[in-house]
Amino acid sequence: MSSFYDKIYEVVKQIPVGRVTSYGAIAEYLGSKGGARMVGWAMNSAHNLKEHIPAHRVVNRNGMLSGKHHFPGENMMQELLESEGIIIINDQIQNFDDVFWNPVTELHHLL
DNA sequence: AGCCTGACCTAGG
DNA sequence: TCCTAGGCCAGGC
Repeated sequence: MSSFYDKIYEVVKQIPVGRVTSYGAIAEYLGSKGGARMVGWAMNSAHNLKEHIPAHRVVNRNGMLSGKHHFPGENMMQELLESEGIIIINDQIQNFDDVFWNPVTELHHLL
């Protein structure tokens, strides 16, 4: 019920298909640079919601699928991303710079 | 109320 | 370049 989480979900839902962003970028956009860990925590609670949150489009700053282990199955997160055209090798997004979506520059006038 | 933890990030050695 | 430590904030026990 915390507005912080709601904002996180709002941002995550804005991520276009085939694009990804990072925990830190979302936290920075929300004004809590050190709150990157909270973004991951929010994702942990996200599956509890009825609403579909594309948590698979959120990775760490290095473009690595650090949260894949929290998805059902082995490569669920990777398969979801690959189905959107993202290239992943060894849990690492290859064209990360191309698909990276920065909420700070894309949503600067929203929320 | 206090302590531990976590899907992170940055800085210093 | 790899490894360690600290900060950050909310939730669970």
